[in-house]
Amino acid sequence: MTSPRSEQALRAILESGAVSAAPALLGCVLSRLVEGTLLSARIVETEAYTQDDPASHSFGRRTPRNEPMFGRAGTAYVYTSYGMHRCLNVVTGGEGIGEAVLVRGVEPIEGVDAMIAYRAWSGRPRRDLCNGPGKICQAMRIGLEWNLRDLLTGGELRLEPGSIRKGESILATPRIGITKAVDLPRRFVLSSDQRRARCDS
DNA sequence: GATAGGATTCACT
DNA sequence: GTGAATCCTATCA
Repeated sequence: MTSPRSEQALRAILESGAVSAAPALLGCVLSRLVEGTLLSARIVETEAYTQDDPASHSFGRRTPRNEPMFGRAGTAYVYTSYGMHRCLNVVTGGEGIGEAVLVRGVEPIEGVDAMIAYRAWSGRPRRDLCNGPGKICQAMRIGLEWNLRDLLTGGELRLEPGSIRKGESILATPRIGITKAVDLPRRFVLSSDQRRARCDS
């Protein structure tokens, strides 16, 4: 598994499909410019959702809600979960194919203080700041207005190429928080000696 | 038009 | 470990 080193390479990997793109996105950087403050974070946890997956929003028919998943690879799909949380997905596969990669966990790089403020968060270990899809959107101020935007062509929210470091490895585990197809190993976490990712099945 | 359920998070015990 | 908060979407009558 090689990590993308350019925007073109990143787009190509996303177009190759969710299952191969999800592990490749580990180590890539999500950057967000909000009110002049740069927030950036390294992706350390993803989940792949494909059209033939009962747990995916795109399973079955194409609806107004899951329409973004059928768009161009690199498009953002933001949806509301449990009425109050927002979750960010990166659309993968070709146009007309309902696939996406859910960004479940990131490691803050820049703008940590701002993220803490946006999360209205205090105390607790720092690793808890962005270790959930809802937390990422809250910390980086990503709302439904980002739905359908292209994440690779710049702007105030973008996905940038990155790589995994020496000593880091990719773990594939079953997904969490879902009720269908729970046994498919489509959750990918970046593991290192320094960071022990939680691998609750 | 009504209703059930969900790719979550957090406070509380 | 358990349960509440909260609202959008799909589905059905």
